[in-house]
Amino acid sequence: MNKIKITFPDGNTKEFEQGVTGLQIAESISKGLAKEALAVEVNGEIRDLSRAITSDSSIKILKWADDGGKYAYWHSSAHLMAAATEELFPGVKFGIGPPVETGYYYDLDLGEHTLVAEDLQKIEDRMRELAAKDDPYIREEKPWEDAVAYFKKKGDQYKLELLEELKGQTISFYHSGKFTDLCYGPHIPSTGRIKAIKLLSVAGAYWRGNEKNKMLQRIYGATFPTQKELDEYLFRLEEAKRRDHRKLGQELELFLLTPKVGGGLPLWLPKGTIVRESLEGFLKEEQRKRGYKPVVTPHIGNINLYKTSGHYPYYKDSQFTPLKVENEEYLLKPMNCPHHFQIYAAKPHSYRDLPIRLSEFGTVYRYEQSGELNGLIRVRSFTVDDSHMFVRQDQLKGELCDVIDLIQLVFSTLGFKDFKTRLSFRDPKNKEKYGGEDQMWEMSEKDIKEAADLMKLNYYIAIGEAAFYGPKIDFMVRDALGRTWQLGTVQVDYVMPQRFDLEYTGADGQKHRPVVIHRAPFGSMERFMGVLIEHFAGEFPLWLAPIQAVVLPITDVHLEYAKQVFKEFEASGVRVELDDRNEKIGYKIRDWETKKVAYMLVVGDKEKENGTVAVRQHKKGDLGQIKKEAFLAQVLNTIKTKSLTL
RNA sequence: GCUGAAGUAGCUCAGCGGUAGAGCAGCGGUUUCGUAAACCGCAGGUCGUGGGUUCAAAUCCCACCUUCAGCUCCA
Repeated sequence: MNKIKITFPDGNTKEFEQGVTGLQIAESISKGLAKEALAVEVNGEIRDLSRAITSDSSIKILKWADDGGKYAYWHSSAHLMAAATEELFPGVKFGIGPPVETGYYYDLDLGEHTLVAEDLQKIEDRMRELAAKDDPYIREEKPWEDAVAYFKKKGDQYKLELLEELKGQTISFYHSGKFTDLCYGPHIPSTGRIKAIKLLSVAGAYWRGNEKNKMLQRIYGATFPTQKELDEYLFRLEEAKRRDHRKLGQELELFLLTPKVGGGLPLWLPKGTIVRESLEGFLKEEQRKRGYKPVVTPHIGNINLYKTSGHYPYYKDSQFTPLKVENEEYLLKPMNCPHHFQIYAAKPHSYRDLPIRLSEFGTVYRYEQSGELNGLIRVRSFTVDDSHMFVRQDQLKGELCDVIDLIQLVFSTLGFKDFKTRLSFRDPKNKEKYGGEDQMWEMSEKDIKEAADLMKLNYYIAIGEAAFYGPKIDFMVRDALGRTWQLGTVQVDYVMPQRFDLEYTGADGQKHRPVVIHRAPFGSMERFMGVLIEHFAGEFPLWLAPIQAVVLPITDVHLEYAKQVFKEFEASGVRVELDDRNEKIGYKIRDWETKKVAYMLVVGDKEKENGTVAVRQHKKGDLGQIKKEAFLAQVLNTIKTKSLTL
């Protein structure tokens, strides 16, 4: 028997018989490891522990703690769920059933039957029974024709459709108990590893993600090796709901969404407006320092603007119906750029004037499908912290870097660390979706990539995510429920300057075309606020907090001193309130604590006598007496420095 | 837009064929109090909208609207 060399993650190597399995290797290391092992990574590919390794390889035994281990675990869980479903609903047809970030799903065609909560419970119970049997997951390879014959007999058109794309290849199947599925794998050793099971939800999902196809029923599930981990996961889900910006927005009176105004048309309440305007003020000041020129433009514009820009033909479906006025048609503006281009085009420009950076918090209107609306995160009316920068080709990269720097400043000021940077390029296979010449695209994608490298962005490239007029750098963040959203964006545009015939006169006396950078650090004030509320769980840093401090007199006797403290803070620009209600101090504290107010200044006899305030900090409690002037100075400093901590 | 679930007082929710309920919030009074809920009282609802079944509908049926989850879409 030949020997092969196995290299472990720590660099150590060891010889094994050719055909050794991952499980045997794990067993040779320790019993504990073999018991915990779920799959094995062989030269970067995740495989079943039971598959033979036939040549020299680098391997890593995957446990629950490894992403690859979870992947296999949830993949196998999807099979377990399918197995349980097939026993309860004979004749069910299966779409796809992959693992996802936390858990797995399977798409099912149950014919006329619609799954209800009781069905999920039954499936879940059956999954537990099947898991208890501890059936091994067994891989089997078949010729393509045999695979087709199998599913023809079973009458599963979905699997047959999938097989069409694998024509001529050897097809792998996995068996567990009585259940058999077409599957690449890999899988964990046996169903018994799946200990804690919870089916979360059922929802519709189009077959192959195409809305023209039949809608299947998708069951989402979670499984874990221990009940404790499942409980923790479910607890985290509940916690996330507490952070939900829609809930906090209502509780903290930040904004209002009412069908009386319309879906996706948020109303900003006084407290929410303070937060929003604080963000705007911050960015306006940074932009002023960087040579941006503020402009203001109307909310509608002649439709010809958008025909020129190309928005109208490309995005007709996501715009509100045009308004007819005196034989002209107007559009609620879906973007600010055409307006800004008119400002640029209104007078001739010299190469010396460039770059010109026009900026506006411009509100735009987009028709989003009703099912897409989501709190502040997906709306029909939103304000873009927009800027259009008209630059010479030789200035482009430098400007891109400056913009990235500004976005990084915005994100770091707010403590956003968990974001991803995406370079959104066009899909060369789908050119009709985009405007402009190939050469422009190649140039701008190169510029974007070089700027991203220069600024040391940790990015990934997404093909097909570009705007129709150019590639983008998008800054992606997650909401409380783990969904990813695009916030800030930087876009390079060679297309629209051409469409609008924008020019400047160069040093050579000739006309030249500027390049436009579209950029928005927040992206949309609405979406950003939504994410921000969840990011801080409603506990804003002091500079953003709608109420920064509240003065709480113990009794009426202390009201006069309380007023004095209140007025001193107010005069210094602190957003302070005075709670002169006839209530016990405990009641007031509870009340303001639930409103997540940072500082409560309790004043009674002692404070009045000493010229102090008894500071109570949100979630932390009594900090004791502090001289009122000293505390005011501290508060002002915390605000001024935009500190993330109190 | 599609599939499913849900809409009862400002908020959280109970009631699920027999004249609309609670707690909190609000208002009036009593209480003047030291770090997360004092006490008494008052007021508040075309039970999402419209239609139907029934002697009788918040409750059963149908349609629509809105919200939520997922899908699709997202300049």
